[in-house]
Parts: sequence; structure tokens; C-alpha cells
Amino acid sequence: MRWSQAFIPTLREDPADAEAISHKLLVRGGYIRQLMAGVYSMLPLGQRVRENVMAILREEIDAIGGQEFLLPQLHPAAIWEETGRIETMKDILMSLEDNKGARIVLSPTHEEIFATVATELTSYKHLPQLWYHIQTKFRDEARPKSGLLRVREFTMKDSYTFDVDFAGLDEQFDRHHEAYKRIFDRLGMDVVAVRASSGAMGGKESVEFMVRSAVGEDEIAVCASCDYAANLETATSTLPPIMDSEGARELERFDTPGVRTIADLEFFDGGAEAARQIKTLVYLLDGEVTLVLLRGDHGLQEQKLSDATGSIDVRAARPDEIAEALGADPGSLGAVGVEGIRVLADEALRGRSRMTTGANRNDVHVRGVDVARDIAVTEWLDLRTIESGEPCPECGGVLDVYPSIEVGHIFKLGTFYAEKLGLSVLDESGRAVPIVMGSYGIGVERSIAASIEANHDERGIVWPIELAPYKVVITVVRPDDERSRQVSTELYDELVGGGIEVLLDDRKERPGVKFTDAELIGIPLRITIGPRGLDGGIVEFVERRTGVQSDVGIGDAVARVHAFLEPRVV
RNA sequence: CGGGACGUGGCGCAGCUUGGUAGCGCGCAUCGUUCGGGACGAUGAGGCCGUCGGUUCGAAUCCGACCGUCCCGACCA
Repeated sequence: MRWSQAFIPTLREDPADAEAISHKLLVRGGYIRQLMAGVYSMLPLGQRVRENVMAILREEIDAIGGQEFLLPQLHPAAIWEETGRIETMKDILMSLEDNKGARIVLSPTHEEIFATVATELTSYKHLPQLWYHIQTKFRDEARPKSGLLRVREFTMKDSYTFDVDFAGLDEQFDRHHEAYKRIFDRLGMDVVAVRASSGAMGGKESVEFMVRSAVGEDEIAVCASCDYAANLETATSTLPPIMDSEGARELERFDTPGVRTIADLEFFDGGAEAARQIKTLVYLLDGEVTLVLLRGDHGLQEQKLSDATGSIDVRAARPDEIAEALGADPGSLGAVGVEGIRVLADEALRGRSRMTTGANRNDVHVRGVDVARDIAVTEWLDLRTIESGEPCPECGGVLDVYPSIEVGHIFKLGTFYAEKLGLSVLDESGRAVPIVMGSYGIGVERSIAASIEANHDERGIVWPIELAPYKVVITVVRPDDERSRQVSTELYDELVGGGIEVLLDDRKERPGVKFTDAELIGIPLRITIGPRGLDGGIVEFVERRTGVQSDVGIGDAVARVHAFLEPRVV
């Protein structure tokens, strides 16, 4: 491609509404333009990168036996009603009505549709299967953000596996896990695979692939000593036991005028340190008022609460609902003596005594609380959010907690969809058994953005070679110089003839502009051709990633380009 | 959904407080001088000031409603 003919609208200044680096660089580099909140046009450069990502995805999924499909984006609402997800995913579902008045769902994901096709799998002999497609997804995110990192319309590679039993699922799951590691390596990202919550997918076990990034929206806990890694939504730790050797043994109410928070009570005369308080939260779980008890210095992990109770609609109670349930305001709440209300207690409170908590009367607290003796706990659960520095649950090492971008997620779905949609095969003995499913997703545009977050410098994008929209840019310093034009055109033709994607910068611009643009858009190898070098019979190579420059004889240039690209690209 | 900010040529912004019909930088076009790291000069094109309504002799500017975008939070495979 000749740059003079290409549509590569680079910008000198950062777009006003971009915050994330990948967002700024994608817009400035002429890769994308925004159409509306969370919806972007892919410009020619962006589309080339997108195709490169998809090619990698195809290669790696084909390599583990995947068969590519293309399922529709328009889904009849009825199928979503059958699995109940029209309800459980309603917050992000986009839908429309056709001219007959029938409700159509715009594909947010494709479990339902692949499962529908899979009803034609009728014998164990048909299994296992690994099906996938790369298709548009629509999700009405309440708050799209950070350019391509969180959008409402995007491309996803989603695969689905179908097996006779869970052992088969485990194998396909592991195979995907390995394929995903290769994929993200090729996409230029260091990923950590973490245990995660399956959320609304209806599965039992899932693994997320996370890339560390300050703009990431998920937090993960990673052990420094072993391979334990988990999303904060499921992460646990082993806390050192606390000896409750001080304070009152028996229940004792005391006035605490003005005390509203855990911190207030810590500094109140006769109060207690946070770790020796019981924090009482009031939640509505699918409408049912529920008390959630935590150690005073611990925070609730709402996803754990949702997962552990199987509740879909989880929210903190409003002040008026709290007052109605407990007769007091936040700041003086407690579970001692409470009856008729479900009480969920975090494991960290097990066996604790001589604790302090609210008395369900404003400005009054109670101490000497023995949890087992004084509180009617309905259920003990792991509900707290762990923190950086806590001991690893598996080896006792130190856990590090940091933000990350979720670039892939794989799920063991089990038989949820088989049961909802009637998927079964006959086994060897002629008995109908439900098909065991797995699903595996990678967001294409998010991967592009995440790769940039991990591969850039102050001058612009530094593409991994495989992702680069062009592998080489030939910068013609003086396009008006006949010799330069001739040498650059010959080199361009030879490289293109050898199957290499080359951008020939023949624009009538000053060299500085061309260098800056080439670095901004992140082309891995720049070949500078100008009178100065040609006098000595050489052209100049500059590697984008390292900045290393070298003079190359004109006759050696083609071979040197191939050598540079060889490790990854033909 | 709650809180905050913003909406003015393609991009980035000023003007609004104190109403009088729009300006700067970049980019764009033409010409000239330049040309190995975002050149300089000259000339020029380009704007329903988000939309609708109100106040006023007169609204980018004041008032109201709506729409849109971003940020924080809630939410989210």
C-alpha cells in the first residue's frame, strides 16, 4: 500500500474524550473512530489488526480440532426464554421487534444457538465436538469505557464443546486452556489464568485469562510462591487465628453516642479494634432481607454472596428497609438475638468470642458476643474480599492483588443447557444421557486494546509482529528524488511479491512527519531510503521495538527483511 | 441507575461571568522558499455555536426541557 493513497488519519493531539492509552493510540493512529458510546468503526488499519487477531484465533482453535461455524446475530426471544437467560441477562440484552411484532434478541453470546444446532447430535458416536465461530456480540453495558476495552458491539471468538461425560469436558477444557496460553502469547500479552466466578453463564467452574493493567476492571489475587491465582470475586486466603483473650465474656450493652462506623467504635472508649468487631450488613437477596456478618476490618465480596446463595438480584438494603427489619439505623446494627431473618456469616467469624457489635438500637452497642452462643447463624460462608499481603490458601505465600483486563474466559458449563434445551445422546447401552457442554470466549477488540496497553512506548504503539497491520514501512525521505523513488519502488515490489505486507511512505511530507507517524502506528520495521544512504549504497533499518538501527546494503535488504520477520511471519 | 464535567469548522480549544451575530492553534487548498525527526511565508476554503422552546429590539452567551459524550461509583460472561 502506498501511504499517499491510504486512509490513515493520524492525529497530532490526543482525543479529548480518551483516557486509556490504548484508546488514545488507536484513535490517534487512525485505527478506529467512535460512532456512539461503546460503538466504534474500524478503519483500514484497525480492520487489518482485527483480521490478524482472528487469523491467530482460527489457527489455534483449528489446531485443537475446532470446526468453524457462523451463527446468526438475530435470535428469536423464545430460545432465550427457554434457558431463562432473557431474565438473568436482561440488564445487558439488546432486543428489537420485527415487523410482525415478534421480539428478536441481538446475540450477546451463542450458547443457546449452538445448543440448538447441537440437538442433531444424537449418539455418543457423534461426540466429542468442538465448534466455534467468530461473530459479533451485542451487550448493552451500562457504562462502556476506555475505547475498545469495554464496548457494546464487538467481535468474539467463542467455542463450544459437546461431550458425553465430564471427563470428556475436562479434556476439552484443558485443551482450550493450553490453546489460550498460546494465543495470548502470540497476541503479545503475559496472561495469568485465574479461577473465576461463572456469573450468569450457568456453569460450575471457570478460568479467566487476565492481563495486568492499571486500566483493568477486575482485580485478581496472585500468589508469589505457588501457582494459586484467582479473581477477587472468588479468591480466598488463610488468615492467622485471632486469640480472643481480652474483653467481656458475657453480653453487655453499652451506650455509644455518636458512633456510626467501625472506625468510630475503634476509637471509642470501651470500644474494640476492628478485627474484634462484627460488621452487620443488610442485603436483599432476590427480595429476601438477609443479614451478612463480617469481621469489622473485612469487606464483603458481593459476587461471593451471589454465587454462594444462588441469588440473581443482590443489593444492599435501603435505610428504610434496614430500619424496618432491625429497628435501628446503620451504625448500630447487629445480629445478636435476631430471629426470623436469614443470617449469613463469613468464615472468619467462626469460633470468635468477646466480640463487639451493634445492639439494633441507635447509639447502643453490645460487647462480650460469642458468635456461636449468641447469634443464630443460618449459614457459614466465605464472603469476604481478601487483601494484598494475605497468606495464600494453598501454600501460605504472600498474595498480591492487582487490577487486570479479562481477555478470555473459559467455562465448564456442564449439563445446564442440555437440560434446558433437551440435548441428549444415546450412550453405548442405549440410554439417553445429557450432553456436557463447555464454552470458551476471547474478545477480539478487547484483545487488541489489551495488547496495546502492554505494547507501547511514549511514541506510540509497538505491535507484536503478527498483529501489525503492515510489517514493514519504507520511508522515502525525498520522494522527489529520482534515485530514491526507483530504489524504494523496487524494494517495495520485491517485498510485496514475497508476500510481505508493506506500507510505502511516498507522501510529500517532511521526514520528521513520516518518522513520527510510522512510530505512532507501530510498524515493526522501518526502512529509511534517502539520498544520504544511497550515496553509500545502503538503506537504513530501524526496529520499532528496540530502536536499534543498522545500515543494510541495498542488495541485502530483501533477505534481511525476511530474516527479521521469519520467526513468526512467512 | 446515582454523582460530576462537557457539547463552538476535520482535531484540540478560547469566547459565555458583563447579550450586539464567532476567534485561536493544528489540519486542509494554492503559490513560493525549504527538506534525514512534527518547517517558514503569503493567500484562501470551511461553522445550523448539540436540539427544541422561552426571555429580549437582539442569544454561542441568560432561563427551561431534551439529546449526546466522557469521568467516578453501582452494575457487568
